[in-house]
Amino acid sequence: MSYTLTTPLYYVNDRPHLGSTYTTLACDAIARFQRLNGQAVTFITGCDEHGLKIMRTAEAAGLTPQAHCDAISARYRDLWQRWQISNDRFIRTSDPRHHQVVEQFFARVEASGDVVEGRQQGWYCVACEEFKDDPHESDDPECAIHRRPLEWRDEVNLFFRLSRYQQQIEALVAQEGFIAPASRRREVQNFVAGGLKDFSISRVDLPWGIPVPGHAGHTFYVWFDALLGYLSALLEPGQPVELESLLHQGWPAQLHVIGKDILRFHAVFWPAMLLSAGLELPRTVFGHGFLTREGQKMGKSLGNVLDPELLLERCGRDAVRWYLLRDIPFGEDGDFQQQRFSDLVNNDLANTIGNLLNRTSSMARKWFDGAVPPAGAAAEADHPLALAALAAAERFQQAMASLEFRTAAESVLQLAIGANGFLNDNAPWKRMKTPGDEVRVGEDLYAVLETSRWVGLLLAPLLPDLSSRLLEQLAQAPIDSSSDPLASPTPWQQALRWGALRPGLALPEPVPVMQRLELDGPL
RNA sequence: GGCUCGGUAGCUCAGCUGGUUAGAGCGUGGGAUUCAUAACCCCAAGGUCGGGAGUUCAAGUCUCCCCCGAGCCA
Repeated sequence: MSYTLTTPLYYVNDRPHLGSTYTTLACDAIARFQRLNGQAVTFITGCDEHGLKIMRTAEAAGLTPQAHCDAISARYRDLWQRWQISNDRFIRTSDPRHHQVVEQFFARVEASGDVVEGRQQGWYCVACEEFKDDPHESDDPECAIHRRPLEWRDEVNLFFRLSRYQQQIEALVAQEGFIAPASRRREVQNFVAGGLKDFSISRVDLPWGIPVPGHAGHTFYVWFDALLGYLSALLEPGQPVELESLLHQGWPAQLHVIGKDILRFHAVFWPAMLLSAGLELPRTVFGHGFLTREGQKMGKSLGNVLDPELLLERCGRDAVRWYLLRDIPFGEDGDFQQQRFSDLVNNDLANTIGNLLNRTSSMARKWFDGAVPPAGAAAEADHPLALAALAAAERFQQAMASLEFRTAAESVLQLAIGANGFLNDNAPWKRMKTPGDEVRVGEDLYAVLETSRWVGLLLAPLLPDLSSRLLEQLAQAPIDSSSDPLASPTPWQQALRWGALRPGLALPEPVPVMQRLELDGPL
């Protein structure tokens, strides 16, 4: 089984921001989840590096475009490493092999008769890298999005005959599950129903781009080239570039995760291009929402941009991942609120989950020779916590499979809350004072330790670090998701068996697995 | 201006095809407890469900209009 998923290829106009970090973290959780369940995952991310905007940004910085792209893409790569993103590929559209892919792809599209010459006149926004086909006459029109002056262009470009795919795209877009979340579908459907128009796929006099074979002076339009990065990324290092072979190594993608603003490119233009080239279509395009900060849009002009590097340094991977995945319904817009961020991290992770293990491990060590107590009746599958754990795991699996991180996170949290309640109800610290109750105390502690193990296991895709630390405190090896993907059940699935925690196992000295977040001053 | 999505307790959100006193978590207040990371557990207050009109025996849940936010297209 093969599961390919992608983040967008981030435009290297500027350093990474929180939005791209959010997308990438979400994809990482999906990738890890799929691997744990035995899928051979190819998790793709990378950078989109061509276009006039990049050229000008580089110029302004006194760099060659290539030098600029090298610098920015290195920052992305480095940042993802520090976040421990488990991407399998990092593709740059300036990669020479990507050029070959684009050429081959274009040849196929051309052979299908889908490339025509056309004259394009109009106002162009460099920031959007798009013609604004607004007919209104104005002396100095500006882009509504970027509020920058538009530039007048009059050029002969190559066009992709999108209009030929009207019916196929209509059918595709109407398909259940192709566009997710479903609430985003109608917008695209209406757009398609309005009639698809051919779009230009080349620019003239734009040296920073991939030359169009057979059309001197033309380079490919950034979007045409960028989307193809998803294909280039699948090439093995050293493998000859041959599109056909990609069909056996990961294409079609199961999932493109993108921000809601670029849904159209992925759900309409991209599939049509693939149809033209005779390649299979991705299964799902998921458009997630945007992040605001304390109710306000983040932006340079407001000076309220949350820097992912700073966030990582000051708060750590687990905290940020938890907050973003646990509190924001994936797909909806979300608001980053610092108070809420630290409240949730401290409550959920430090107090509820971390402290649960800490208090239980302390008791077990104190009263049972520093080891996991005998399981006794707690090993039974109908123990209340066994049932709770199983239910949580089922909910978790289902939620993750449908990209509902919030529900998934909640199911784990509920399990930990239940175990805390169980401890309070049974009060082993009281029972321990009653002679003859030691056996019962051992069973209760075993049940909670075992529940903690499940919590650690379930957390693996969402919070890999915390997961390892939890398991370590239980003398368990961290979950290895890179092992044989074909094993069935996978090590993870095997570990999710009630009673697998071995009594008598020496417990390490308890250390808080999750530090409370004490943020003095705004981030 | 057009299209789409959203506007439910201080905050983040659940509320399926309309039907008893609108739910959860966080935050706040109180209680209990001591195994534990001033942690855990229990209880409580808090909402005329953006506004208005309509359909209906009955609307947060359907229809229309308006206001606010977000995205796309102009």
